[in-house]
Amino acid sequence: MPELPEVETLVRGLRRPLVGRRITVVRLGKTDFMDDPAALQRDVPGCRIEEVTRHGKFIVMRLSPSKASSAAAGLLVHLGMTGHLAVASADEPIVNHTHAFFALDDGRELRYTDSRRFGRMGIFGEVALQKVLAPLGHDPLEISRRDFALRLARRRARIKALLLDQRVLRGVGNIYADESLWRARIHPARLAASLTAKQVAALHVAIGEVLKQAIESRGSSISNFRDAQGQPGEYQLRHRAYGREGKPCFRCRSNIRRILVAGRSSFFCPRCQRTPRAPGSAGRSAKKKTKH
DNA sequence: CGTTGAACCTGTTTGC
DNA sequence: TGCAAACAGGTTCAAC
Repeated sequence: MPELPEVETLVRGLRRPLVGRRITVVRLGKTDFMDDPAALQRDVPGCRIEEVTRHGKFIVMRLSPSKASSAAAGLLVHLGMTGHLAVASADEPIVNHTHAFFALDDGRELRYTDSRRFGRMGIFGEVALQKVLAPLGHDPLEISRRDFALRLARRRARIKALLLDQRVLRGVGNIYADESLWRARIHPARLAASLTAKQVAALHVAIGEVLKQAIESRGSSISNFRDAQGQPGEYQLRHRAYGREGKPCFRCRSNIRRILVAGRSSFFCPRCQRTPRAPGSAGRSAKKKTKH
């Protein structure tokens, strides 16, 4: 569920109940997806939550040190595929697969739920925090057209693979990659270096618009994404490509198709998003580079 | 550099 | 109806 718009929606909803609160007790369930569960239990109690922000698909909770010696700087949470955070009264029933409880000084508690445990959670000092976040690429909502073009220039990977690569752009996942490519009328398997300047510009605009609209709709709820208040998002109602295999394209009525690109289901319109040259065919047609 | 497939773990949907 | 296979919004790693 969680790509940039879903994480942003969750973060916005968590700020009010969390910022300024002090964490009093940490209780953990299964910990095999956590970086250092012992440190979490040891260093987090006593800290106050100063800030809740999003960095790509990561949620960063800045903590004030509980003691002078504490190196705790930030609680990092990645939702993986099925992670979720919610603030609940301590007496609310505990939903299945809840693996972390952070009791707050107002009697409520922050709970982390994740059935598949593909998520990630850990308490990090400043240096360790940067080590995790620094490799990530630009925020897709802030990158300039020029920088975007530079990130794609001369890359021979498929455009979809690059959009999903968090070192290139941070926050785009499978849904929004497909939606953006549909908008820009670019086939997911096109090699990035083969895109025209016009196409790169169109894709840059498409990504920004799709993500902004998705945030306005409070994300996509395909099966189970919920915001901090437990409400589903509505952007799934506006999907134009993702999940629409066999259904008519909103522009040309051709049937949306599904193929595998970069190992992921990729939905596109075979008419609006033209198939690239078969791998190896065109570039090699002028073969015989015997002469130079 | 790039691609592919598998792995991590559980739940849900699809197909026979 | 029942059971097995396929599939799922993410990331990482080995092998080629």
